[in-house]
Amino acid sequence: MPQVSIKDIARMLNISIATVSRALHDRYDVHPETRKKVLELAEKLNYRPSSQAIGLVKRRTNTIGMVVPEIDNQFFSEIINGLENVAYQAGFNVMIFQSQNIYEREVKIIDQLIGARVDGIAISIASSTVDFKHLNLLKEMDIPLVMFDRVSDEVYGHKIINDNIEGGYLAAEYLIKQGRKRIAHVGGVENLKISQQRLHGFKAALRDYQMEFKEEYLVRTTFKIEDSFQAALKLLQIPEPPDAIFAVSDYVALGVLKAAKELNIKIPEELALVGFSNLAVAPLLEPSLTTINQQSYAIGEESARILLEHIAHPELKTEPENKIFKTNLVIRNSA
Amino acid sequence: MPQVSIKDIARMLNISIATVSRALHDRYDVHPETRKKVLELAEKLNYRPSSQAIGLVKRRTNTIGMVVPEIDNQFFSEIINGLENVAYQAGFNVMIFQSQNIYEREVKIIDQLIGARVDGIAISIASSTVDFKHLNLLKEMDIPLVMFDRVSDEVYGHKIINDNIEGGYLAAEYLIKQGRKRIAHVGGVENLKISQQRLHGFKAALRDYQMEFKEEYLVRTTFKIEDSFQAALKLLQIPEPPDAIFAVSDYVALGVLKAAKELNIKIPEELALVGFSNLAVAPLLEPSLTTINQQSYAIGEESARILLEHIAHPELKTEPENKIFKTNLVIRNSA
DNA sequence: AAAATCTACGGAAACGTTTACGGAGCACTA
DNA sequence: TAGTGCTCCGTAAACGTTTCCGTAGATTTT
Repeated sequence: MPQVSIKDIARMLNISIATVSRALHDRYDVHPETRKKVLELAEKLNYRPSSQAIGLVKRRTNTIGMVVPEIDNQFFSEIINGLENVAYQAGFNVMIFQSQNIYEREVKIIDQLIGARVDGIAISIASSTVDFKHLNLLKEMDIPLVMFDRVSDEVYGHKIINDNIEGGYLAAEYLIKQGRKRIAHVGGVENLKISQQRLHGFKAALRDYQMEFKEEYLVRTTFKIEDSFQAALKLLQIPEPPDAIFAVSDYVALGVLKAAKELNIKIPEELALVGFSNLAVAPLLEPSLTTINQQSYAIGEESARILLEHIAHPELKTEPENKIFKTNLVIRNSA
Repeated sequence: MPQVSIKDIARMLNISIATVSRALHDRYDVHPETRKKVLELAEKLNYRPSSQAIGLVKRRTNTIGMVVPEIDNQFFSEIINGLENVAYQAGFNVMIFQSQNIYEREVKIIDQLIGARVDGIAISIASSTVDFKHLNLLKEMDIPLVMFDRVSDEVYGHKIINDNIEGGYLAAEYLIKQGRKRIAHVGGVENLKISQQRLHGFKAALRDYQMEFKEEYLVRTTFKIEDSFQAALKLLQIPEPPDAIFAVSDYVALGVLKAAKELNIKIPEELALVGFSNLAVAPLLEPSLTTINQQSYAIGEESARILLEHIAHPELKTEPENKIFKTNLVIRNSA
């Protein structure tokens, strides 16, 4: 007997659906005997309430929608875990979607989340997104929005990020203090704020230490290992190759590492390398990767907390919140 | 104006909701003029149909529920990608949940998926699950179920797995042919079928090559790096330590690698190491990891295909399907 | 004995859709 | 002129819940 409803139970017991509903919710207004019969039958028939129907009448789904560029990226999956944990504890479900960094997908996902009537949305924006109508729409619809890591100033909503400027600064400063002279940066997609900020911190450190920033020491790549490998391959073969590289992320650093091996360049002797993220594999690489640590799990938790608070209290329409998490340098053997 | 409904549009245009619905669906029975007005107003008010309401009346959600033990595991995230891709192409959404290998969570998730009225469920069972009532319930409810990778014989449903026995055999055989004499296995959680099968293949190879299987060369661990590290640490310090290890997964191999480094054991000279999975970082490790390759993306695709087919044709209640994907050995420097 | 209170339940509206059915208005045919 | 056939639209039921309100009958209070 597939998919039993409250009506079926009412009919079988010769009572009204109202009574069944009350019995299932342990309300006062129902005789113990009746309640018992209802509960037993519900159990026996494997009754499961329809969240669709409940959502319709309650105008609440207790669900938050989450969209990340990609899931097979440890940074994002840790954020997901952080967010899920506090959401679950508050009795909320989390629906996870991947934009694959494709703008059109992101728009479609947002539409679906609105259609699903989620109570709030957490998003890390796709790298190809340059139009933000779909996100600003959420404000008009009174759907709380928090952006994490990949945020945009053009969107109205809460923002939780790492201190990318600080991270870029720390990385460059460390390389400078190690006595490196030709410091390069393998940067990320240009329109992403995290790329801009990490580069910004990088440049700031150079300036503070009276070092010149050279355009030929800046290359761009996606966050994929293979693309980074290709980019690094080129960078390491210019006439005067760098003796240090700050990679915009650990995945990019992995590509650089691969390129260095391919070209038989010794790390850290001939090339110092600093990444960004502190992936779980970072200490296991050879050489182990010096990198900027970012608090991914905490970002997820904080995103959830802010979202839940604004879901619970829609009345307090204060200004969007901004939270910046500190980064720190983890020194290992690659630099 | 938050959350506009079809009723609002009807009222504002002084027409019935039926007409609005037809207009939005491009049905024949509506005047072009009217349709135009409806579409324009819907656009202007950012109307998004409620998937809850639609699901209620259509008794279909076009959604498939997916539950994995954990998301921050490249193997599973690749399966997710494979499944999502074919699902999306068929116009289906995917809801992703993590059991965190906790039985109680798994049960709760299944209940929620039933409540959400998903059209089908794909699951990789939690390692702590030994009671399968919650999964067998799905058959009674006519909800198609496919299990991937971590399957159980006690559950009625389709099964998509890697040829774990073959994989275990290939790994052991290779180590034997390399002339290793004291071959150990760092195995996975005992009640998981993948653990059993990989061990089974491992033992079969030993038998075929007239080598004895020694109990002291078998240790168990979870699939977490840290636990594996501890287990390997012990294993490598017994009186007559192994000269080769077959790790039940690459994550476990990472732990072994860490332990070997800690104990200053040279790989592959003093210890040969073979993993299982072929993670993206495997070739980047030092030494690069010899491992068994498994077709994670294809498993995801196939799971989706089978699920979609049985959702589309509930009438063909044939026997559950079983699909086994071939594995192969990828030789690198760790063995 | 009448009035007031309690207990346990049912009726019905509402949430946002889809869709089967019927019907008004009009033009055309015989 | 009456009948036929379109075109376009509205009515209403249904999906599975929750919840407000009303009420019959039993029990207690005056």
